[in-house]
Amino acid sequence: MNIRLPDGSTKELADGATARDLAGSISPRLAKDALAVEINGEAKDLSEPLHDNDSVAIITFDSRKGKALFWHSSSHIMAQAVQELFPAARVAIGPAIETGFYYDFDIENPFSPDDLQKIEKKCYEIIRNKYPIERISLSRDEAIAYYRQRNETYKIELINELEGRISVYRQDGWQDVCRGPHIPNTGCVKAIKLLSVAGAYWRGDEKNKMLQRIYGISFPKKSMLDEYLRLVEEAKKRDHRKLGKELDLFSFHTEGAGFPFWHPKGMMLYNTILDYCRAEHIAAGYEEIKTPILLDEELWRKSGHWDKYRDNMYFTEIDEVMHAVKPMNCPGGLLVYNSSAHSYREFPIKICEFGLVHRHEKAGVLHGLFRVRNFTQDDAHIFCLPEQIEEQIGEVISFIMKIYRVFGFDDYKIELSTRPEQYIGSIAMWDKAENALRSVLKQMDINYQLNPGDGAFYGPKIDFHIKDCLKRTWQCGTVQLDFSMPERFELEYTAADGSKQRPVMIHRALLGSMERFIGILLEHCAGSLPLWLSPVQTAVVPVSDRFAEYADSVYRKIQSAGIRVELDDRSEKVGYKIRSAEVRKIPFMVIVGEKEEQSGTVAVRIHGEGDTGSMPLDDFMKKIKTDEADKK
RNA sequence: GCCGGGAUGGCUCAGUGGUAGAGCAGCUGAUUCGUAAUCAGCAGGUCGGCGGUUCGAAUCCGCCUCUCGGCUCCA
Repeated sequence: MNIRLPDGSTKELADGATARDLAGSISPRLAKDALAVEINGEAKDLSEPLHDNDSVAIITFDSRKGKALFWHSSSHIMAQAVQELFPAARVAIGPAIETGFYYDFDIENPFSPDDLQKIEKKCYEIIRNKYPIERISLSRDEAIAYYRQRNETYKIELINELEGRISVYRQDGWQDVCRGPHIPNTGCVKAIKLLSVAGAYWRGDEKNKMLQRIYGISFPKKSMLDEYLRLVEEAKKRDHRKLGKELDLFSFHTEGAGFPFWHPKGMMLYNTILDYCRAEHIAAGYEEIKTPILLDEELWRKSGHWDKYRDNMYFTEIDEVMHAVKPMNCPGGLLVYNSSAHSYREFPIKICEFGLVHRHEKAGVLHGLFRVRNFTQDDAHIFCLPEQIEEQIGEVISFIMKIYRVFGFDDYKIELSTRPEQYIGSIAMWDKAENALRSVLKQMDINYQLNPGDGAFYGPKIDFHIKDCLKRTWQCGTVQLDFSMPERFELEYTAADGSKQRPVMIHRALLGSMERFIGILLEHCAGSLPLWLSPVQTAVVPVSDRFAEYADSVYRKIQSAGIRVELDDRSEKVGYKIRSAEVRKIPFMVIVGEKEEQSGTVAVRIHGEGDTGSMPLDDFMKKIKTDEADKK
């Protein structure tokens, strides 16, 4: 028979040959690396017999599919190990995830780190024995009987949702319900590491029982595990919480969980970003406002926030009237709009506010600057005519992309979120709004992912998600269309014919939360901020105390040029002071000694690069000012 | 909020029932040095908080706070 390969060639094989035979006939290497196959687009086991004219692709660990099935098989190995060591543990589900796998168990006592080690050891035993992994097809009754006998209630629940015959995969007498395919034997896994234990609700539902989840990772080569663990270490070094402490940018305190304290250097960074954003907004035709943090609860009832989000809001009483701490800026912005009469000639009205909002996040979800209880949004509200919607949204999308580029973020994804279950306004309004957003994205030729039901309660939205170094994505920019707030707050304008009409409102943020954005930025650049954002841009380092006077004059000149500079006049060796500036990730150092003093120059050292030679002080300052203006 | 780990000087961490430790940072002195750590000395902690067990608790137990990893949530 003839088999078609992905490169377009064909391979002749004897009748009855399996996918494994095909891999072997191509190369011994492939025979070794093959994990499964794709036959006519369908993933199958290597033992699958082939038929004449089949299109076949061998799946190895190198592909996404290969990794997924490899990790899924690894989760089976781990589950077997767990059940051998803890026979009372019942198995739930154990899928592959983006990197690695997990398996959920229902067990009386949660696993300890010691247990994890024991389980890992058992995994290696299973791996060493190279047990073949076989697919077995059972009738539903057989499958249910098997699991009933073992009291595996979660499996029975899963089987009850499946149709037709049930396939199970068996290794060394242990089996699990699974569609497959799986690796041919447990020996394909050469390295496995169990990473952590965590509680997880059955089927992800808070109302269900909490199970014990073990996360793990595995590879077909030991060296790949070492490399993975090295990367994890690298990522830990980039953790913005660690960097925030090391660079003395911000801190958190018991006295206010989730409320960041900004230190002088952090504030410098914060304000540099804020100043830049403010200038860009003004240049883009926005006007800035500031609205109060505490407002009458009545306002929040009117806006609909109280109904939906009161559990996440803070309240306080003022003169016997309940007030809420603002969780969003829009109601304040609406009051400003309504403080005067508007004409259609004014549109679009673009009002921005760097608004400090407070949200009561649940205790367990706080996470450095990524998830805090108070933060500043680079918020804005655009009031416009219905026919200006698409143009305005397009403008905002371009604005967001421009700003991200300046901060060095090229990796982000865009999502369109539509009407959620809890919503305000009419379905007709929602349809209109969703169509407007779709149309803009199409016009701008933007790839996006659709998130049905994920919109804000007052309107659909387009979100920008930035990817950080741990490959987590964080929602930053957002553009939300809103026909509801204008209705609720009875916004009006006078149309050309003198009639009163209702404007459309667009809510939008570019960076989203300043705090979260700074966290992402820190991880992105591993703490080595570009010159224009660095809290300290230059350190002046005299070679010894003998040059203290010259160093001081250099320091003063640089400082009066408006460059953020520090003088390290400690009686230490140059090497010590250089190291000290390097670990603080200061982008430029100027080293001054006898030569420099005599020639009025400075020796310039660049962070991470080293000595770059001497130049006149004026040239150095000019370079810094140019780089800063270029946002380098 | 739920499950599990953790909390010891400014930072990183050692210390399993018997008088609180190290390195770094800080301070003092010496050194005056050419591109990632000079030497010596000093000072600094109610061992997260409260309660309990014990002759005796950083250590064992309970509750609380914060924190870490997840789950759920994230307008």
